Amino acid sequence: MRLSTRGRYGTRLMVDLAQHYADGPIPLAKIAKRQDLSAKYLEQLIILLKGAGLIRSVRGRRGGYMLARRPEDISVGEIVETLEGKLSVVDCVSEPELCYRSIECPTRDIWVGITDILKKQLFSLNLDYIIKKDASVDDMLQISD
Amino acid sequence: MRLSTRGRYGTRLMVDLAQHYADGPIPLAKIAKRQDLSAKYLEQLIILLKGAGLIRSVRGRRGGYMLARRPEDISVGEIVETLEGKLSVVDCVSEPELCYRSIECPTRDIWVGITDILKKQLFSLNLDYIIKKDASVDDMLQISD
DNA sequence: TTAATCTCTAGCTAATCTATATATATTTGG
DNA sequence: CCAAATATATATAGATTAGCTAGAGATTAA
Repeated sequence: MRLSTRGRYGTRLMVDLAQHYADGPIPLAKIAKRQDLSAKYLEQLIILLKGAGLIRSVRGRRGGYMLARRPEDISVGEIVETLEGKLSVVDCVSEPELCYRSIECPTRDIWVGITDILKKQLFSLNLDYIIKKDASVDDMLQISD
Repeated sequence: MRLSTRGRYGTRLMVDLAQHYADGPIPLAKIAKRQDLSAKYLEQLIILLKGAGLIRSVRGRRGGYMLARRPEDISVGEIVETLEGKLSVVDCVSEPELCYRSIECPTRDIWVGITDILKKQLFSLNLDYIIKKDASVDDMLQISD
Protein backbone atom coordinates (compact mmCIF):
# COMPACT_ATOMS: atom_id res chain seq x y z
CA MET A 1 0.00 0.00 0.00
CA ARG A 2 3.03 2.21 -0.42
CA LEU A 3 3.92 4.67 -3.10
CA SER A 4 7.35 3.93 -4.57
CA THR A 5 10.03 6.53 -5.23
CA ARG A 6 8.79 6.68 -8.81
CA GLY A 7 5.50 8.24 -7.80
CA ARG A 8 7.03 10.33 -5.05
CA TYR A 9 10.02 11.73 -6.92
CA GLY A 10 7.94 12.17 -10.03
CA THR A 11 5.36 14.21 -8.17
CA ARG A 12 8.08 16.35 -6.64
CA LEU A 13 9.51 16.88 -10.08
CA MET A 14 6.15 17.95 -11.44
CA VAL A 15 5.43 20.25 -8.52
CA ASP A 16 8.84 21.82 -9.04
CA LEU A 17 8.02 22.40 -12.70
CA ALA A 18 4.69 23.89 -11.69
CA GLN A 19 6.40 26.27 -9.28
CA HIS A 20 8.60 27.46 -12.15
CA TYR A 21 5.97 27.27 -14.82
CA ALA A 22 6.64 30.80 -16.05
CA ASP A 23 10.41 30.42 -16.30
CA GLY A 24 10.72 28.61 -19.61
CA PRO A 25 12.57 25.29 -19.95
CA ILE A 26 14.33 24.17 -16.79
CA PRO A 27 17.44 21.98 -17.11
CA LEU A 28 17.14 18.66 -15.40
CA ALA A 29 20.34 19.29 -13.44
CA LYS A 30 18.72 22.30 -11.83
CA ILE A 31 15.62 20.40 -10.78
CA ALA A 32 17.68 17.50 -9.49
CA LYS A 33 19.76 19.86 -7.39
CA ARG A 34 16.77 21.77 -6.01
CA GLN A 35 14.97 18.57 -5.14
CA ASP A 36 18.12 16.73 -4.04
CA LEU A 37 17.37 13.77 -6.28
CA SER A 38 19.47 11.75 -8.74
CA ALA A 39 19.32 13.40 -12.15
CA LYS A 40 19.89 10.09 -13.89
CA TYR A 41 17.00 8.54 -12.08
CA LEU A 42 14.70 11.45 -12.80
CA GLU A 43 15.57 11.10 -16.47
CA GLN A 44 13.81 7.77 -16.57
CA LEU A 45 10.73 9.17 -14.94
CA ILE A 46 10.71 12.08 -17.35
CA ILE A 47 10.68 9.72 -20.32
CA LEU A 48 7.44 8.29 -18.98
CA LEU A 49 5.96 11.69 -18.20
CA LYS A 50 6.83 12.90 -21.69
CA GLY A 51 5.24 9.79 -23.14
CA ALA A 52 2.06 10.58 -21.23
CA GLY A 53 2.04 14.10 -22.58
CA LEU A 54 2.55 15.79 -19.23
CA ILE A 55 5.98 17.25 -19.95
CA ARG A 56 7.57 18.93 -22.96
CA SER A 57 11.30 19.12 -23.57
CA VAL A 58 13.63 21.49 -25.38
CA ARG A 59 16.94 20.02 -26.48
CA GLY A 60 20.34 21.64 -26.70
CA ARG A 61 21.84 24.56 -24.90
CA ARG A 62 19.31 26.59 -22.89
CA GLY A 63 17.02 23.62 -23.16
CA GLY A 64 15.25 21.77 -20.41
CA TYR A 65 11.81 20.62 -19.37
CA MET A 66 8.47 22.29 -18.78
CA LEU A 67 4.91 21.26 -18.12
CA ALA A 68 3.01 20.44 -21.27
CA ARG A 69 -0.19 21.90 -19.83
CA ARG A 70 -1.13 24.51 -17.27
CA PRO A 71 -0.61 23.36 -13.65
CA GLU A 72 -4.35 23.45 -12.96
CA ASP A 73 -4.88 21.00 -15.80
CA ILE A 74 -2.55 18.32 -14.47
CA SER A 75 -3.70 16.07 -11.65
CA VAL A 76 -1.64 14.06 -9.21
CA GLY A 77 -3.63 11.05 -10.36
CA GLU A 78 -2.27 11.38 -13.88
CA ILE A 79 1.28 11.67 -12.59
CA VAL A 80 1.09 8.71 -10.26
CA GLU A 81 -0.73 6.57 -12.77
CA THR A 82 1.89 7.34 -15.39
CA LEU A 83 4.76 6.39 -13.11
CA GLU A 84 3.33 3.51 -11.13
CA GLY A 85 0.87 1.97 -13.52
CA LYS A 86 -2.83 1.54 -13.14
CA LEU A 87 -4.27 2.98 -9.98
CA SER A 88 -5.79 -0.20 -8.53
CA VAL A 89 -4.89 -1.49 -5.12
CA VAL A 90 -5.33 -5.00 -6.53
CA ASP A 91 -5.11 -6.12 -10.16
CA CYS A 92 -8.46 -7.90 -10.11
CA VAL A 93 -10.17 -4.53 -9.63
CA SER A 94 -9.54 -3.45 -13.20
CA GLU A 95 -9.04 -6.92 -14.64
CA PRO A 96 -11.54 -9.26 -12.98
CA GLU A 97 -10.72 -12.01 -15.44
CA LEU A 98 -7.35 -12.46 -13.73
CA CYS A 99 -8.98 -14.42 -10.92
CA TYR A 100 -11.63 -17.06 -11.32
CA ARG A 101 -13.15 -16.04 -7.99
CA SER A 102 -13.69 -12.41 -8.93
CA ILE A 103 -17.42 -12.64 -9.53
CA GLU A 104 -18.35 -13.78 -6.07
CA CYS A 105 -15.30 -12.68 -4.09
CA PRO A 106 -16.45 -10.66 -1.10
CA THR A 107 -13.01 -9.12 -0.63
CA ARG A 108 -12.82 -7.83 -4.18
CA ASP A 109 -15.68 -5.45 -3.36
CA ILE A 110 -13.50 -3.94 -0.66
CA TRP A 111 -10.63 -3.30 -3.04
CA VAL A 112 -12.95 -1.88 -5.67
CA GLY A 113 -14.27 0.60 -3.13
CA ILE A 114 -10.84 1.60 -1.87
CA THR A 115 -9.53 2.05 -5.38
CA ASP A 116 -12.49 4.21 -6.25
CA ILE A 117 -11.95 6.55 -3.33
CA LEU A 118 -8.23 6.71 -3.98
CA LYS A 119 -8.73 7.62 -7.61
CA LYS A 120 -11.33 10.28 -6.87
CA GLN A 121 -8.98 11.96 -4.46
CA LEU A 122 -5.87 11.76 -6.61
CA PHE A 123 -7.53 12.94 -9.80
CA SER A 124 -9.20 15.84 -8.04
CA LEU A 125 -5.87 17.25 -6.84
CA ASN A 126 -4.13 19.42 -9.41
CA LEU A 127 -0.68 20.95 -9.39
CA ASP A 128 -1.90 24.51 -9.15
CA TYR A 129 -3.90 23.77 -6.02
CA ILE A 130 -0.87 22.16 -4.44
CA ILE A 131 1.54 25.01 -5.02
CA LYS A 132 -1.03 27.65 -4.04
CA LYS A 133 -1.92 25.82 -0.88
CA ASP A 134 1.73 25.48 -0.05
CA ALA A 135 2.39 29.16 -0.65
CA SER A 136 -0.47 30.18 1.62
CA VAL A 137 0.88 28.06 4.43
CA ASP A 138 4.26 29.70 3.95
CA ASP A 139 2.61 33.12 4.07
CA MET A 140 0.86 32.29 7.29
CA LEU A 141 4.09 31.19 8.89
CA GLN A 142 5.86 34.18 7.37
CA ILE A 143 8.53 32.11 5.75
CA SER A 144 10.10 33.86 2.78
CA ASP A 145 11.66 32.14 -0.20
CA MET B 1 0.04 1.64 -4.43
CA ARG B 2 -0.73 -2.07 -4.53
CA LEU B 3 -1.81 -4.39 -1.82
CA SER B 4 0.47 -7.42 -1.65
CA THR B 5 -0.70 -10.99 -1.32
CA ARG B 6 -0.20 -10.68 2.42
CA GLY B 7 -3.02 -8.21 2.79
CA ARG B 8 -5.18 -9.88 0.19
CA TYR B 9 -4.82 -13.48 1.30
CA GLY B 10 -5.00 -12.45 4.91
CA THR B 11 -8.27 -10.64 4.36
CA ARG B 12 -9.70 -13.64 2.54
CA LEU B 13 -8.64 -15.80 5.43
CA MET B 14 -10.33 -13.53 7.92
CA VAL B 15 -13.51 -13.28 5.87
CA ASP B 16 -13.56 -17.05 5.64
CA LEU B 17 -13.25 -17.30 9.41
CA ALA B 18 -16.05 -14.76 9.77
CA GLN B 19 -18.30 -16.77 7.48
CA HIS B 20 -17.73 -19.80 9.71
CA TYR B 21 -17.66 -17.91 12.97
CA ALA B 22 -20.20 -20.21 14.62
CA ASP B 23 -18.50 -23.45 13.63
CA GLY B 24 -15.78 -23.64 16.26
CA PRO B 25 -12.09 -23.97 15.36
CA ILE B 26 -11.44 -24.45 11.65
CA PRO B 27 -8.32 -26.37 10.59
CA LEU B 28 -5.98 -24.38 8.41
CA ALA B 29 -6.02 -27.08 5.75
CA LYS B 30 -9.73 -26.58 5.32
CA ILE B 31 -9.44 -22.83 4.90
CA ALA B 32 -6.54 -23.20 2.50
CA LYS B 33 -8.53 -25.59 0.38
CA ARG B 34 -11.69 -23.46 0.39
CA GLN B 35 -9.72 -20.37 -0.52
CA ASP B 36 -7.34 -22.17 -2.86
CA LEU B 37 -4.29 -20.72 -1.12
CA SER B 38 -1.03 -22.23 0.12
CA ALA B 39 -1.51 -23.48 3.67
CA LYS B 40 2.17 -22.97 4.44
CA TYR B 41 1.99 -19.37 3.34
CA LEU B 42 -1.19 -18.71 5.29
CA GLU B 43 0.52 -20.08 8.38
CA GLN B 44 2.90 -17.16 8.37
CA LEU B 45 0.11 -14.67 8.04
CA ILE B 46 -1.76 -16.32 10.86
CA ILE B 47 1.22 -15.93 13.18
CA LEU B 48 0.96 -12.18 12.64
CA LEU B 49 -2.81 -12.12 13.03
CA LYS B 50 -2.54 -14.07 16.25
CA GLY B 51 0.10 -11.68 17.49
CA ALA B 52 -2.25 -8.81 16.80
CA GLY B 53 -5.01 -10.50 18.78
CA LEU B 54 -7.32 -10.99 15.84
CA ILE B 55 -7.23 -14.78 15.76
CA ARG B 56 -7.26 -17.49 18.43
CA SER B 57 -5.97 -20.99 17.89
CA VAL B 58 -6.71 -24.42 19.32
CA ARG B 59 -3.92 -26.93 19.06
CA GLY B 60 -4.06 -30.65 18.62
CA ARG B 61 -6.64 -32.84 17.06
CA ARG B 62 -9.93 -31.12 16.28
CA GLY B 63 -8.06 -27.89 16.66
CA GLY B 64 -7.90 -24.98 14.29
CA TYR B 65 -8.39 -21.25 14.12
CA MET B 66 -11.20 -18.87 14.94
CA LEU B 67 -11.71 -15.15 15.18
CA ALA B 68 -10.68 -13.73 18.53
CA ARG B 69 -13.54 -11.20 18.43
CA ARG B 70 -16.93 -10.93 16.84
CA PRO B 71 -16.82 -10.22 13.11
CA GLU B 72 -18.40 -6.80 13.60
CA ASP B 73 -15.54 -5.87 15.94
CA ILE B 74 -12.76 -6.56 13.45
CA SER B 75 -12.00 -4.05 10.72
CA VAL B 76 -10.24 -4.56 7.43
CA GLY B 77 -7.90 -1.80 8.50
CA GLU B 78 -6.67 -3.83 11.43
CA ILE B 79 -6.09 -6.84 9.22
CA VAL B 80 -4.23 -5.00 6.51
CA GLU B 81 -2.18 -2.99 8.97
CA THR B 82 -1.17 -6.16 10.78
CA LEU B 83 -0.04 -7.86 7.60
CA GLU B 84 1.45 -5.01 5.61
CA GLY B 85 2.68 -2.67 8.28
CA LYS B 86 1.67 0.87 8.96
CA LEU B 87 -1.06 2.19 6.73
CA SER B 88 0.83 5.14 5.20
CA VAL B 89 1.27 5.55 1.49
CA VAL B 90 4.65 7.10 2.23
CA ASP B 91 6.83 6.63 5.32
CA CYS B 92 7.23 10.36 5.94
CA VAL B 93 3.51 10.57 6.68
CA SER B 94 3.84 8.84 10.03
CA GLU B 95 7.53 9.56 10.54
CA PRO B 96 8.26 13.08 9.27
CA GLU B 97 11.73 12.99 10.77
CA LEU B 98 12.76 10.53 8.05
CA CYS B 99 13.09 13.33 5.53
CA TYR B 100 14.65 16.72 6.17
CA ARG B 101 12.20 18.30 3.74
CA SER B 102 9.08 17.10 5.52
CA ILE B 103 8.18 20.39 7.16
CA GLU B 104 7.83 22.37 3.99
CA CYS B 105 7.31 19.61 1.45
CA PRO B 106 4.19 20.39 -0.59
CA THR B 107 3.88 16.79 -1.77
CA ARG B 108 3.88 15.40 1.74
CA ASP B 109 0.54 17.11 2.33
CA ILE B 110 -0.86 15.09 -0.56
CA TRP B 111 0.26 11.81 0.92
CA VAL B 112 -1.01 12.75 4.36
CA GLY B 113 -4.44 13.42 2.89
CA ILE B 114 -4.52 10.21 0.87
CA THR B 115 -3.40 8.16 3.84
CA ASP B 116 -6.09 9.72 5.98
CA ILE B 117 -8.86 8.87 3.55
CA LEU B 118 -7.54 5.37 3.07
CA LYS B 119 -7.44 4.72 6.78
CA LYS B 120 -10.91 6.08 7.41
CA GLN B 121 -12.34 3.77 4.79
CA LEU B 122 -10.43 0.66 5.83
CA PHE B 123 -11.09 1.02 9.53
CA SER B 124 -14.79 1.64 8.96
CA LEU B 125 -15.25 -1.66 7.14
CA ASN B 126 -15.82 -4.61 9.42
CA LEU B 127 -15.99 -8.30 8.67
CA ASP B 128 -19.65 -8.64 9.52
CA TYR B 129 -20.62 -5.95 7.06
CA ILE B 130 -18.62 -7.65 4.36
CA ILE B 131 -20.14 -11.10 4.73
CA LYS B 132 -23.68 -9.71 5.12
CA LYS B 133 -23.32 -7.55 2.07
CA ASP B 134 -22.01 -10.51 0.16
CA ALA B 135 -24.82 -12.77 1.27
CA SER B 136 -27.43 -10.25 0.22
CA VAL B 137 -25.94 -10.10 -3.25
CA ASP B 138 -26.05 -13.88 -3.40
CA ASP B 139 -29.69 -13.81 -2.35
CA MET B 140 -30.55 -11.36 -5.05
CA LEU B 141 -28.89 -13.48 -7.69
CA GLN B 142 -30.40 -16.61 -6.15
CA ILE B 143 -27.08 -18.39 -5.90
CA SER B 144 -27.11 -21.13 -3.30
CA ASP B 145 -24.09 -22.40 -1.40
C1' DT C 1 -0.45 -44.08 20.95
C1' DT C 2 -1.20 -42.19 16.73
C1' DA C 3 -3.07 -39.15 13.60
C1' DA C 4 -4.46 -34.50 13.16
C1' DT C 5 -3.48 -30.39 14.27
C1' DC C 6 -0.76 -25.93 15.28
C1' DT C 7 4.26 -23.79 15.85
C1' DC C 8 8.73 -22.39 14.66
C1' DT C 9 12.77 -21.50 11.88
C1' DA C 10 15.18 -21.46 7.77
C1' DG C 11 15.96 -20.88 3.13
C1' DC C 12 15.21 -20.13 -1.80
C1' DT C 13 13.86 -17.94 -6.43
C1' DA C 14 12.18 -14.34 -9.06
C1' DA C 15 10.75 -9.88 -9.39
C1' DT C 16 11.12 -5.18 -8.46
C1' DC C 17 13.24 -1.05 -6.75
C1' DT C 18 16.58 2.26 -7.06
C1' DA C 19 19.56 3.73 -9.03
C1' DT C 20 24.47 4.25 -12.02
C1' DA C 21 27.13 4.14 -16.34
C1' DT C 22 28.13 5.15 -20.89
C1' DA C 23 27.52 6.66 -25.29
C1' DT C 24 24.87 9.54 -28.56
C1' DA C 25 22.13 13.39 -30.46
C1' DT C 26 20.86 18.24 -30.56
C1' DT C 27 21.20 23.14 -30.04
C1' DT C 28 22.95 27.66 -28.95
C1' DG C 29 26.21 31.18 -27.51
C1' DG C 30 30.50 33.02 -28.52
C1' DC D 1 32.13 26.91 -36.75
C1' DC D 2 33.05 24.86 -32.44
C1' DA D 3 32.55 23.86 -27.72
C1' DA D 4 29.65 23.55 -23.94
C1' DA D 5 25.19 22.60 -22.32
C1' DT D 6 21.66 20.23 -22.76
C1' DA D 7 18.35 16.03 -23.73
C1' DT D 8 17.96 10.84 -25.32
C1' DA D 9 18.73 5.98 -25.23
C1' DT D 10 20.18 1.66 -23.59
C1' DA D 11 22.28 -1.38 -20.54
C1' DT D 12 23.42 -3.11 -16.20
C1' DA D 13 23.96 -3.94 -11.34
C1' DG D 14 23.25 -4.19 -6.34
C1' DA D 15 19.84 -4.40 -2.71
C1' DT D 16 15.53 -5.40 -1.12
C1' DT D 17 11.18 -7.56 -1.00
C1' DA D 18 7.59 -10.77 -2.34
C1' DG D 19 5.97 -15.06 -2.39
C1' DC D 20 6.44 -18.93 -1.39
C1' DT D 21 8.46 -24.11 0.16
C1' DA D 22 10.58 -27.43 3.45
C1' DG D 23 11.13 -29.78 7.51
C1' DA D 24 11.29 -30.65 12.23
C1' DG D 25 8.87 -30.10 16.61
C1' DA D 26 4.92 -29.51 20.04
C1' DT D 27 0.22 -30.51 21.46
C1' DT D 28 -4.04 -32.87 21.96
C1' DA D 29 -8.28 -35.62 21.06
C1' DA D 30 -9.91 -40.02 19.83
